[in-house]
Amino acid sequence: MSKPAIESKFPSRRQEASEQRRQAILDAGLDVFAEHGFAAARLDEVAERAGVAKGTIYLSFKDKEDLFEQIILGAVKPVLARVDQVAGRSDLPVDAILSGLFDVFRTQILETKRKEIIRLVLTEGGRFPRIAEFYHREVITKGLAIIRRAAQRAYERGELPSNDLGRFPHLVFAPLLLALIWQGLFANIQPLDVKGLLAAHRTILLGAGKRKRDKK
Amino acid sequence: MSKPAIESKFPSRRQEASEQRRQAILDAGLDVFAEHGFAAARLDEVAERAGVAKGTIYLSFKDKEDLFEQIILGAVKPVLARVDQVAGRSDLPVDAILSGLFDVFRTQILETKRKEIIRLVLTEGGRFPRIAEFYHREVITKGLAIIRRAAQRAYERGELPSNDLGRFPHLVFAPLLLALIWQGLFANIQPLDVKGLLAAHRTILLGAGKRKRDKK
Amino acid sequence: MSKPAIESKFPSRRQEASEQRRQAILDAGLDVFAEHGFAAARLDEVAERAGVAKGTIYLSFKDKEDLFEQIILGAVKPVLARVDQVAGRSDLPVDAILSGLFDVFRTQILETKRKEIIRLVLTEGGRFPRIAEFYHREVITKGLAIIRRAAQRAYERGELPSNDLGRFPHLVFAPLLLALIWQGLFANIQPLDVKGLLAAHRTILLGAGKRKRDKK
Amino acid sequence: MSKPAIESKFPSRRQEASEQRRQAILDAGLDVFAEHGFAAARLDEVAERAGVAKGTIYLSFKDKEDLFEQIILGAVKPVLARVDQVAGRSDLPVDAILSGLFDVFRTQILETKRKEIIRLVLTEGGRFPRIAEFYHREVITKGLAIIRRAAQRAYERGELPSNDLGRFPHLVFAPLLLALIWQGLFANIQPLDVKGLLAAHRTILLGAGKRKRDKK
DNA sequence: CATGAATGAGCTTTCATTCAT
DNA sequence: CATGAATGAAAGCTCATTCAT
Repeated sequence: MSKPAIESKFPSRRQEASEQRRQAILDAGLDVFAEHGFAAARLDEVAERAGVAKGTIYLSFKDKEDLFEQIILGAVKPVLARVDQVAGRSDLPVDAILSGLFDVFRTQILETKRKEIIRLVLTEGGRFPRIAEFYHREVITKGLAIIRRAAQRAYERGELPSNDLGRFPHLVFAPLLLALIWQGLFANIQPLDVKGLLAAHRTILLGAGKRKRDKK
Repeated sequence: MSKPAIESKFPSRRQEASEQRRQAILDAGLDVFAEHGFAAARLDEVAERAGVAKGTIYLSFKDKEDLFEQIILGAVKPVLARVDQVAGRSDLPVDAILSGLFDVFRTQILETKRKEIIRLVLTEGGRFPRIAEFYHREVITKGLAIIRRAAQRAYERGELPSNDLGRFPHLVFAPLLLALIWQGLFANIQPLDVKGLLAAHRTILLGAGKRKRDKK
Repeated sequence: MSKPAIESKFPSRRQEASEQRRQAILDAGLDVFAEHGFAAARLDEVAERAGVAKGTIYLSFKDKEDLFEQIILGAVKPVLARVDQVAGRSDLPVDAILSGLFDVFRTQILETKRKEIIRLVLTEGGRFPRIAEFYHREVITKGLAIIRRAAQRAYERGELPSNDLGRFPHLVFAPLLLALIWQGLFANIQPLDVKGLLAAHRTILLGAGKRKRDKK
Repeated sequence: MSKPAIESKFPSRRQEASEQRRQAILDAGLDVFAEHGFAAARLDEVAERAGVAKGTIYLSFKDKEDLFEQIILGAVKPVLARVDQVAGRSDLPVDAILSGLFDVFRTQILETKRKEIIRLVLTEGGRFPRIAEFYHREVITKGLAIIRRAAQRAYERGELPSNDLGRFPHLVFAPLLLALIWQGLFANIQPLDVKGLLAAHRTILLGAGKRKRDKK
């Protein structure tokens, strides 16, 4: 697996085609792994959906496990970019940060194929320490740090009633996780109003309920 | 044929042993399924850990899938009993209810083998509609209803700053779910202070931070 | 297997019951072996149909093969008796002998469960040399000898146009065999008029068509 | 996937080898099924005798049953061709037709591996309705029709003493069946003079015995 | 004796991986 | 490079046989 070291700026048509194949395999692989889980996924199906021969998979990936890890690890990069980007603008009010974060999560993850990546991390991560570690290091830690900083600043500014979020930024993400899992398990039985859920979550986090009650 | 004949109140030693074997298989099965997931779990290993022959499994269970479902569905019953029990005492203050709920979850689930059951529901439920449905109907719905009722009453009593929890009782459970998943994926990398997390969660839900804000 | 040597003239109720069990197993076994063939027959099914426990089979029979052989060999005895009986009256005219033989075959074998025995000899005999040998020695040889003697005498008396049947008494039985097999394979597709077939066969064997030819 | 693209008239070496493997499996399968019967035949043995790996069987055949049916059904085609060919020349005298038929049967079936096919139809056809139906439709019906027509014409020409064969052409085949079965069961105990048997059969069918007797 | 739960060898089938073309 | 036929280890499941009760 892994690509050749030397890469001319003008990749030959051959290299291009090869890279396209690799991508097709990664895409098809995500679908198949998401649908069946790691163990029950068949490389035959991956190859078929990618439009390549089964053997071709082994030109880019050492084995099934390698393919799986590449899919997960590779798919995280774009997410990272976005996370870092959000982190930079952490001088906004918490309310705006949360609002932005939740919107991004909803529209960019929950309503796209990307949610499968996270789902796979959740369902298979236990059996793939490398994936769990990578995910923790590159996504979780960074994400928590951003929230932590924002929460602390907000607390100091009086935007937040307590510093609980500074200590447990996890709490910000918990409902996102719940939404993701709910949609995976119970979407057909009882769909979840994710937007409403996250709005309520924001209200609660901000301790904003008081005003509403006072209105009464 | 057969000889139902006398079925004494005192099960024969034979029946007892048989029931013990069945239990051993269920126990071993939970371990193995939790460790490898449904597809990658080997019945050979289940049999070995249960101390029985492979064929013995098929005396009590139709096939691998049946064993899996029996493990999950069977394990839910005790949880249900507890849930129903808690439901009865919903006249307590929310604070107490939450406190009790979180303690039960932590000590009775998160710190026992039972957490594996839930983990399996999360990771395999997508591929086992029967399990997802059962779990939704018997656990999720009931659990949410209990919280919803309690939250509404609390809101009316002025114990809660808003009725967001009445509309989205899910939010109460989200951090529990997060804790469960965290422990499964990142326990070795960075343990989570679950007790602290849940305490903070409670504080936030109750809008208890307001005093601090009032200080200003 | 095999029964106890000492057998009081007044068998105890216990022995009686035991013998009944043995018979039930033999009967059920015939059904099951006829239905599925030796290899695909399950002793579980035999036990169930016989109304006994699986282990009980092993009290009377060494193993599956032994049970099978006992069924076949045992079932032949009554047939033998009848064959020997017919053999005695070989002074009848061929016509009568054939007529009797065919009727017996049709009513006593083809239209009863006994046909399954022969069918099993045909289908499994190749794999059970003991059965083939026994059957050849006790049934085939005797049957052929009877016909051979009768044919020869008939030929000498001028009842038969040639001594071909004396040399190949098999030819007398061939259509019986065909009928048996036909009914086993094609009964549902196109039933065979066995009676008509055997009547035509008799006519041909006796060279009885000649009159018609003479007419011309 | 797939690449039908260019399919030259000259099959690649690869395709050739593949077809050879398929044939080897069919051949080995016939041997093994003939030897043990369907249920007791082991695909391991088929693979070994065919000189391929076990999995290779599944490239050409869906499962054991499919392999079995392909062997039987496939082997019938050449026989059919021959049967149809004989049917065309039905203007020959019955004597010649019978003579030809019996010779073909003896040399092309009874003395070759082909006899195993028929044997398998007899022994397993009861459990494989598809095979029984196919065989009845493609072989039995056609074979009977040929004989029936020939017999009728012969009867009208005065070559046959009666029209019994026109009504029951089965009688022509019965001794062939008997010979086949005899060889399968008793060949080692008492070989059968098939040539003599069939000659005698022909004599009887033609009612030709008379002349012989008159000679005396 | 009779039972039937328990056993485990054995068989079919699948599928990740290899390699000749 | 790409292919996909071939491989064979591995896994689920069955069922003849045993043996404690």
